[in-house]
Amino acid sequence: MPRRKGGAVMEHLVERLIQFLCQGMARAAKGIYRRPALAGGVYLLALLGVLSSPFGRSRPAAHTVRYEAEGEHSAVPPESPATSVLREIEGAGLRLIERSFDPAETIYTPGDPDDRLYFLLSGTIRTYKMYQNLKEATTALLKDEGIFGALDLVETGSQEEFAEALTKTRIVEVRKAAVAWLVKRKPEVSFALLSAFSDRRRMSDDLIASLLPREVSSRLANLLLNLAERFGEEDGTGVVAVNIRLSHQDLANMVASTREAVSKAMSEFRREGLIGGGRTTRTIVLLDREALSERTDGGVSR
Amino acid sequence: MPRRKGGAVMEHLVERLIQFLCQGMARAAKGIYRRPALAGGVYLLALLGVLSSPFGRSRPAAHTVRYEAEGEHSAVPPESPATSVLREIEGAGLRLIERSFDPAETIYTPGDPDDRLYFLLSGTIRTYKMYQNLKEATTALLKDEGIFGALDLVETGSQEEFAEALTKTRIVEVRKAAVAWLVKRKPEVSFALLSAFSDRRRMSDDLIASLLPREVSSRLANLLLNLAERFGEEDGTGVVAVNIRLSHQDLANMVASTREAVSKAMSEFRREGLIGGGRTTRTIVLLDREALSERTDGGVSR
DNA sequence: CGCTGATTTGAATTAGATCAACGATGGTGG
DNA sequence: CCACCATCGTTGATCTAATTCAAATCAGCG
Repeated sequence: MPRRKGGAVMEHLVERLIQFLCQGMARAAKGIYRRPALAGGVYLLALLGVLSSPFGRSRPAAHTVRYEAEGEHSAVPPESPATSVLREIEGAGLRLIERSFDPAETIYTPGDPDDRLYFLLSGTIRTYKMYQNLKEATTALLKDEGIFGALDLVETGSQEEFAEALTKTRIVEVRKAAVAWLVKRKPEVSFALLSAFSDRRRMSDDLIASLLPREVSSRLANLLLNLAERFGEEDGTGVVAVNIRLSHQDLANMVASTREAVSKAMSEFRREGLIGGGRTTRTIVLLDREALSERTDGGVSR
Repeated sequence: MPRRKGGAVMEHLVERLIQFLCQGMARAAKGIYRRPALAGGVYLLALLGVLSSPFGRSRPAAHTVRYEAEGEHSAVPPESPATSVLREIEGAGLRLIERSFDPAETIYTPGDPDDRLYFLLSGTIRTYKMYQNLKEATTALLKDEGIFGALDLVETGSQEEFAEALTKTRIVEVRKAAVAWLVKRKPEVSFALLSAFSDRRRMSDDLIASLLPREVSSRLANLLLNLAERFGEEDGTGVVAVNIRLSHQDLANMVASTREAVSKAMSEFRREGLIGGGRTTRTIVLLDREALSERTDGGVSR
C-alpha cells in the first residue's frame, strides 16, 4: 500500500538517504568511522551481502545432474532448463540483447524495470538483497548458465534485488513480452521455462533450509556441501574442490553471519580435518563430506 | 577479484540517488564521497537508504492485489493464478481427485511421490520442513486458494516437505502429466501456471528475507505484517485482524525460533500497544502497523 | 471439575555479534 | 618496480540476545 513505484519510492529513498547521510557525517565527524576508515564501509557492505547462499542439500534434480560417470568426453553435457529456454528463444529469432560485465559490475538494482529475463552465458553472478539497513544477503549464485531476474512473465513492478557479476560475465537479456509471445506460439518452450523457474525455486527452498539452524557452523557446513555439489570438482577420492573464489566475507553473506564467525568456524573445520586448503588457497577443498554433513545438525530432513 | 563490490555497488547506488537528489545535496554527497576516509561511511549510508526501501514492504503484484477500494460487493474478487490454472484444468475435463482433510491431518510427507500438483479449494494448509532436533519450520501458509506440492511439471523425485491441513480443508490433486498435456494443447494455461509458480516463489523470497534479521522481535514483526497483509481483515481504522488460529508455537515455527521467545516478543508488542487481543483471543489484532514495521529493523518484510 | 495443552515469566547458560588489533595479501599508481 | 592502502584472515575480549531449563498460571474440553 505505501510503496508505490516511481516517484513515491524515490522520494522515500531520498528521504532516507538524507537522513542517513546526516547521521553518517555526524558519526564520521566524531571519528567513529575514522579508525577503521574503510573497515566500517566494508563491514556494512559485508553485512549487506549476508543473505543468500546457494545452499541446500544435494538434490540431483534430473536435468541439473552432473555428468560424473562418463566413459568419454563424447557424452553430451546435459542441458539445463535455462539453457534450453535460451536456445528456443534464439531459435525463434527473438530480439535479444547480449551484454558483458566486468567483475563487481552491477547488472541491475532494486528499482530497475523487471520487464526482462536474464540468461547467464558465462561467468559467475550473484543476486543479493539488503536487510537491516546495510547487510547484504546473497540469494543466489549462478555459474555459466541459468536464468535470473524477476522470474515471472508479467511485470510486477521492478527488481527487488541486486545482481552483480563476480567474474567477467556475458549475459543475454530478453524481454518478457517476447518470451510470452513465444510461449504462445510454441508450448514446448513453456516446459523449459517452467523447469528453469522450478530450478530457481528449489534453490530458494534450499536457501531457506540452510538459514534455519541457529549455529553458524551448521549453516556453513550446509553451504559448503551445497557449493561442493553445485560448483565442486571431485578428484575421485572423495575430495571436492570448489573452484570459485569466495572470501570469508562472501561466505558470511551467504550464511547470514559475520566474517569473524565464518573464520572461526572455518578454522575449526580445518582443525578437524573436514576441509583443507591452507588459508592462502583460494579454493575451498572439502576433505570429508561425510563428517561435514554431520555438522549440519541434521540440516533439513527430506 | 570479484570482491570489489563495495566500491562499484555503492558508486552505482550513489549515482542513482544523486540523480534524484536536489542539486545541493548531491553536491554535498559527492564532495564527501571524495574524501577516502569518509567515503565508506557515506557509501554505506547511501546504500542503506537506497536498499532498505525498495524491497520488502508491500508489493502490489497485480493478481495478488487485495480489492480494497471497491464501491460495492459487486466487484468480482480477482482470481489468483492458481485458481485460473485450476479453472482451465477443470474446463479441459482432466481427471482430478478431490479430497478433504480434517484439522491436523497430513496431506503428504517427504518421500511421497511428487507426481501431482495440489490445489487448495477451501480451508487453510501449511507446508513445513524439519530441521535440527526435529524442529519444524513452516515454509508456507495458504488459505482458500493456491497451489502447492513440488512446483514443477517434471517429477524430480519425491516431496521434500510436509503439508498439513490446519482447518477442515478441501483440495484437488492433478497429475503433472495431465497438466503437461494440457499446457501443450493450450499455451494460455502456461501463463497462469507460470504466474502461480511465481507467486509461490515470491513467497519464498519473502520468507528468506524474513529469516535474515537476527532478532526474534524483528522476524516476528515481519511475520505479523505479512500475515496481516495476506490474511488480515481491516476494520477501516487501520486495525487489522488476522483470522487464523495460530498458537505461539505456530508463530515460532514460522520465525524459526522458540515458543518462549515468541511469547516474550508478543507480550512486549502488546505492552507497547502495537498489537491487541487479550491473551485469550485467538485472533491476532494489529493496532499499529506503522510502529510494527519499524520494529522490523528495516528487515525485508512484505 | 479435573485433565491436558497452551501461555507466561524467570533464572541460568550459551552462542553469536561487536569491537579491536595485526599480519598477510593483492592490486594500483607513481 | 616498489610502496601504499584497502581488504582478507584470524584471534581474543566484551556485550547482547536467544535458547534452555524449570515452574506457575490459564483456557478449553470431556
